[in-house]
Amino acid sequence: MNTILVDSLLRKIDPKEALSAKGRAALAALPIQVTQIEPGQDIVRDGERPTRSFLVIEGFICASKVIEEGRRQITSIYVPGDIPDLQSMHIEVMDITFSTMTSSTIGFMRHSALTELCVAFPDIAAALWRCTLVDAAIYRDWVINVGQRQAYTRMAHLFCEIIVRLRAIGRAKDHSCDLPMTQDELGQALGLSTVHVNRTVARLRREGLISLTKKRLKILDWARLKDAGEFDPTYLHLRDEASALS
Amino acid sequence: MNTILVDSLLRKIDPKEALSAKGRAALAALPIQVTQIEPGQDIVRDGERPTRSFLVIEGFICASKVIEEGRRQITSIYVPGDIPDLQSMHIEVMDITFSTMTSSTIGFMRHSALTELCVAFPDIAAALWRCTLVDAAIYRDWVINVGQRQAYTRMAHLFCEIIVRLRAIGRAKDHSCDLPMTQDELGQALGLSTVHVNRTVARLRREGLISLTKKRLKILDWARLKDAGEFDPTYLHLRDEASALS
DNA sequence: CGACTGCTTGAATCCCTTCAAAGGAAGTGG
DNA sequence: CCACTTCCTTTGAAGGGATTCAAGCAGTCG
Repeated sequence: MNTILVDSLLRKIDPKEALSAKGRAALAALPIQVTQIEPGQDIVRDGERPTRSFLVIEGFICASKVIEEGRRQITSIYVPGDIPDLQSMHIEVMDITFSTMTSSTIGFMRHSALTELCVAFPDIAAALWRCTLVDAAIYRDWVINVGQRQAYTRMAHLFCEIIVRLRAIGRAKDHSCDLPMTQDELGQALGLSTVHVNRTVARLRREGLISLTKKRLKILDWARLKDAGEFDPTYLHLRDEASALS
Repeated sequence: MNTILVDSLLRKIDPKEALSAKGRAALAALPIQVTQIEPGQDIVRDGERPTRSFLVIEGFICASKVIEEGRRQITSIYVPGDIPDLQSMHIEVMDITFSTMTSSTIGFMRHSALTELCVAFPDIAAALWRCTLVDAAIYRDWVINVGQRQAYTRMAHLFCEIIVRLRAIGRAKDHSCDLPMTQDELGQALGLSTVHVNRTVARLRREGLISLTKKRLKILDWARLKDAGEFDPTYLHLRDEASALS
């Protein structure tokens, strides 16, 4: 049951620094409280002081923050295998809210248990640390995306990131994947108005780069999309290039 | 000599989880290769695979990435006491470039030495990990800043962050601090054109919120600047509120 | 004192937002 | 099974914040 944690960590770290057998066993034995959460619910809120972190077992999660009256920025998206708020292990107060975008299965892990694991197994600590560093790299990339690129490029870039990350966890086939976001949410992630999201999606469709219907994203021309989005997957720090699209 | 590392770590972590005496001694004994670097030089470049991380002893450092032909986004700024590329301990390839903004004193630390420290002293590992998590929180905030706010608010927010962070390390007096960035660089950090940076600085000056001359930032009306920048310092996760401005 | 770099200002243009409204898809209840 | 609601998508039009182009100005350095 618990192998998803082991698997997702292994998938994320380099083979050469793979976990020891003992560490792997300890990880698998970690108590996880599995919960089903409805779409659109907050898992942990800005300002709270959680005593647990959570693993995404199923579903799409986003981190966001509300700015004065209504405006909201989504700072990142998490998919199965991710541990979005590992930061709360070491940072007391949440500065962001994690919410479900779809019906999700979440596994809560007590900080105390995680800390014990990290003390006993430095390689587990390193693996978890690495996860948070990759998250940080993704944040940085979002700063660049939102700060420098125009709507068309920006959106293409986001779509590239999503398909590559989903492919890395085996959730994309035939260049298509789930994308359970409304255009409003896309706008919140991209720093664009809903109206402009609509027009930009329309343009990507019209130019034959993607199709996007019923929360399903299909890449019709990967080479051109990658080009349009100025996408270089380095920042995702994926373990193997096998997950890279051709 | 080496106490700056100990001091800056202690300043950044909670007193309650303060380092053990042994850990502190080990930290102080860590070999650091101190180097002086000219302004505008790259310290580590996008694509490289460094074997050392570095501590900022003196000067201003920025992380940035160049997008197609000329356009550049600065994703964050680092000041004395920061360890900007701790990420390279666990992530092989750099996805960003670190450069000096001023003449700087940098202390290089070998990854191998740092890793040994982390294995031997889990509390040091935790402290360093925490540093990277705070960095990530700052990145997130920049996503929000660049994604949601308009130029005026965005710039006010950045100035708030800078003065608070500098105050936290004792480098701001009388509500004023160094700000060794050209308007061009401010634009690269804020995702704005130089021209618009100029107009926006002018407006902040005109309205009596700040003065900015000769690379020196002075806050003339903290309450209004904070307000204008929608600034809430939570995300900086500073240890004590003593460093907060009144 | 030129050359350079950074700051300032004006004017035209454009990308994107806001406002407004209509069309579609999905679910609920009578 | 069809009205009815609700949420999401789509399209039009007007306005604004920011960019780009361009040029003048100021401080600095060899």
